Amino acid sequence: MVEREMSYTMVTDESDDAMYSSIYNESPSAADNIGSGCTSRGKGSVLKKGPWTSTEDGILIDYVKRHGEGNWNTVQKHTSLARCGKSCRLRWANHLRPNLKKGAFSKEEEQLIVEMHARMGNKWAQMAEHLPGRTDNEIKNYWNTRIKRRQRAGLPLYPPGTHVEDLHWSQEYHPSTSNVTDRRRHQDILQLGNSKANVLFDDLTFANVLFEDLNFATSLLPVASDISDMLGTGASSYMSPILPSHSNIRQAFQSPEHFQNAAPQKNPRSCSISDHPMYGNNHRTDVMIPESHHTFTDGMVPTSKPLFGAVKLELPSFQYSETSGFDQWTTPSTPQSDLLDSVDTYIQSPPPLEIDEPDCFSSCDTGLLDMLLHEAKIKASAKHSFSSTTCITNGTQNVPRGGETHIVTSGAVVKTEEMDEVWEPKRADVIRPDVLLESSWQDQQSRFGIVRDSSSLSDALSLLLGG
DNA sequence: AAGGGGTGCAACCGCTGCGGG
DNA sequence: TCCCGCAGCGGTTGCACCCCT
Repeated sequence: MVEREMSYTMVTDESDDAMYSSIYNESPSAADNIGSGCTSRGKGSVLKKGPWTSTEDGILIDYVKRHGEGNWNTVQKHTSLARCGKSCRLRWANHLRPNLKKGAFSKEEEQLIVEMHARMGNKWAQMAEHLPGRTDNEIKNYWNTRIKRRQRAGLPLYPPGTHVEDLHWSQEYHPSTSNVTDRRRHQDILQLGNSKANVLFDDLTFANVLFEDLNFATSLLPVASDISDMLGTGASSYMSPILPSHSNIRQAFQSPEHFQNAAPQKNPRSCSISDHPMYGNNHRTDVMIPESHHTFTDGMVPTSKPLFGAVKLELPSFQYSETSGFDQWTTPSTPQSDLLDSVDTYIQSPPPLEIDEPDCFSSCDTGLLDMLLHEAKIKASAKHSFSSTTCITNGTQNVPRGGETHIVTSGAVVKTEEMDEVWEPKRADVIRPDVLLESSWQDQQSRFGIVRDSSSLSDALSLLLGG
């Protein structure tokens, strides 16, 4: 112990000796935290690990004032701070840099995090860019805590009615409802065969997966496998972001059969991002995260993979990037607005036919926890009224529907083979992504044109809607 | 009051990408 | 082209605090 502390004092700095002389005496745990994480350089000192002391903070702040950020490995050289560059950078970024916002996340921040996570997955650093004063570490911790909470509560990862601004399906494939030509163009695109689709989507890696080969069953296996993994592990939330929202789906969810015991209220699952103070009104998005489904109750999230629906896309040049998109959200009247608005006209999802009630955010207004509690209540009451029939086979999700098997791949429903099994629409089917997609698309005049068997789709839809 | 479990946060670790030599 | 160092990112861990029994 003493030797270790002595080794610290051997680290000298021509300008900061006086200031630093007390560092290591100040930290009783320092000696216990001498570690191997960062390799020491230069002065033969042993790098310290563990909690930072105020004196160390002062040293680092002073260093940054003098030399600016960056060159973190030189901190150890220019000061007596026995911390590796990594540690310094982290300490500065997470605790010392100016304008850091401390304390609990606000409701707006919470909501934004949810939306962003639905959109981009575990891209904490990117999220942090859109939350001024917040660090990626903070956001990550918050999210992990939230996951645990929701897991315990048996709730899906995303609150009910979360509207995601521009998940790739809505962003890339949803035409503007106000532009029939564009709509048709999207339909044409999605109905295209292999070659044209490749040309049109050649910048979209995910679309490439979808259309690179019309032998979907083969080319989409990895994707489908992911889906089945998600479903198999109950990771419903992973599916959620890919789902185009539609009022019909919402209505189906809220049929008395499903929520007969739920407390009466207006569309309790509708939370629109457009209501978010940080979003512009132009950014109503209609990608709804379906609320909890008991077949996908758990909020388990593979840690290292982004959400399926948040697959990072290589956006075409005419589209704004993720960053710019969020800039747009947070600063709706930026100079880019005009451009972005015009882009929106092309890429934004159609506005909901059923407008969210003004108080749709009411449940959100009380914070996420309240939302979760509310959702748990509803879920508890509705849980017994439906059953699961999800069929997962060999890495692909084969959805028996009207005697056909459809491989569901993030929105593309591909008929592959005949099946004898008769599909009965149960609740679990209703909330299945494929069904949701189909119902949504069909209702919107097949504008997306992916589903190829419209007759069976109609049947399913009519059953779905109780027809 | 004590202890055991849960929770949240800070920090570390390992990997990856990038740029310079 | 390869290697090396650096910065950054995301996942994981450790620990202090809190709450409940």
